Amino acid sequence: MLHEPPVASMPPVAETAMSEKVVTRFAPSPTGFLHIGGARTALFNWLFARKHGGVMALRIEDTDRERSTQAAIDAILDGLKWLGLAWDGDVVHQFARAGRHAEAVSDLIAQGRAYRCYATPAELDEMRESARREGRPPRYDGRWRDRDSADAAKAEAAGLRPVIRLRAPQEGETIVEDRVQGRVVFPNKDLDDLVLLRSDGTPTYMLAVVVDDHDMGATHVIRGDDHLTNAARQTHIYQAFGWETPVFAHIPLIHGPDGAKLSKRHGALGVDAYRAMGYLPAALRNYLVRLGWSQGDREFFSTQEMIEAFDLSGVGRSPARFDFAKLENMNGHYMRAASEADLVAEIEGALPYLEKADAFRAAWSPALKAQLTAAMPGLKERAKTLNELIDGAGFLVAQRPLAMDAKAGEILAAGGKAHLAALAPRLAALPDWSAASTEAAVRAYVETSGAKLGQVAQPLRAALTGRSTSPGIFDVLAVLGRDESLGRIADAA
RNA sequence: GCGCCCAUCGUCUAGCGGUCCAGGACGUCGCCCUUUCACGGCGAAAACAGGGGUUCGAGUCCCCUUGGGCGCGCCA
Repeated sequence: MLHEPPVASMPPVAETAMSEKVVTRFAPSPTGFLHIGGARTALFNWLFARKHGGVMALRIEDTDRERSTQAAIDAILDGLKWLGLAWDGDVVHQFARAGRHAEAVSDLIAQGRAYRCYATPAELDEMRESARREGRPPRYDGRWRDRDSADAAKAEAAGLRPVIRLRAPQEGETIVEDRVQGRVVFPNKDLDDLVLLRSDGTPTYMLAVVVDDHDMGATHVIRGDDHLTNAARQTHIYQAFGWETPVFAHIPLIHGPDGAKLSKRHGALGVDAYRAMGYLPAALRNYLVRLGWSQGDREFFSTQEMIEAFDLSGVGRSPARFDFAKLENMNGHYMRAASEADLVAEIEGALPYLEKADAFRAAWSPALKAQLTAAMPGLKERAKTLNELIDGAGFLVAQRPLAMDAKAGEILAAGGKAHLAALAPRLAALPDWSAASTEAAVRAYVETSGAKLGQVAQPLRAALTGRSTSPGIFDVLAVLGRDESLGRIADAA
């Protein structure tokens, strides 16, 4: 997929005609997990590519050897897969292309569009320091921009290894035509001669991004708006190479609930955390797409509808805050709309990751799955996440004698036991055991005893589930079966 | 400090000069349904940051202020 153009004569870029195939790319740096902002960026790229019949490439920006880890790469890949955002083609590892990056730069040097700079880190610090002191923007002052070779030789002799800097335009302005931000103008005097190659010869991010996006044929660069200024700098690099820039679309960042930058304390968890919390990928996608993008009042989109509806013009320019309450609500909608079988399958798939699912992991079996499926209609109405679902289904795997929570204990203590004792023989005498037959028996008892239904149903619930809340009690009776139900009632009575 | 971006209910947003005394969703509150809790139904409170313009008319266009955010690395 990556072609390696000859270094000497850079081939002219294919014209980005309207008919050209759309190529988007998601380019995370593997210095951490895939956080929620990155996930949304990936989603937008994926949706855009799918909508236009194009492809989304995945590139790992691992040119920072110090901070890149394989664990992070695995987490990113895993996160994308879980979210259902499949990339096209092979994963591109940026560092593997360092040779190509360096070659491209030597071409720029030959053309006088880049130059060697021997300024030391200490000099650079001093430069920034004095600039700050004098109230000037902290920028490279271009001191090696036009030095003669004698100075360079002297520096070489002193053992200094140069970085390669871009000879950027110093006057005029650079315009980024952004599909989300509109036309953004940057005065060139505010953009300095950025480093292309480090003194050890490795490429910087700025250079690598441009060369890779070009070589990969990226037609659309959709990324967080923290890169907006970078787009101007990268435009300079594109110009130096004589390449056409891709279409830029800088989407606003996602903020935490307090409006501040998303931090780990807020919602900047890895997507694996959302899986552990029991969210459905489809629900997370739906929530994420509505964060910063909208199409009128519409809230719910199936994946296919999302692909059809998505467009860059619907992306807003103001940052959005992450709101767990809404995500939860949306997840609840997805769960209630899902079939019983699908939900059991979702649980099964998420079982290794779900919090507090130990009892289910241990007891998982075809029989339990059958029980879960049977109980699911009543369960899914009451849960907003898979974890809540598991929690609500806890009575299925609870061992006799059941532990009673505080409220359940109170219900039993406040006269509940007497009702259970009176009810037990009536239930035991039932010829067949079903929700309907147990309900009839309970209602008959209520009739004769003069109690309210709730006065009997609640103790039953406590005895059968150990809690004060559960799905409809007759469904619980049916799912648990005669022996287990009678046993639990006897335990509690 | 300099540059850039942003600003409608608590939150996500609709609104692309008049049909907006601003609509939807989440959340909140109330009522109904009801064996619990949910779900569901009905209803309520809740916003155009402030100030100048432009215009017959501004949430919608322009400017300023204020408040957020991002960037200014031999990080990405």
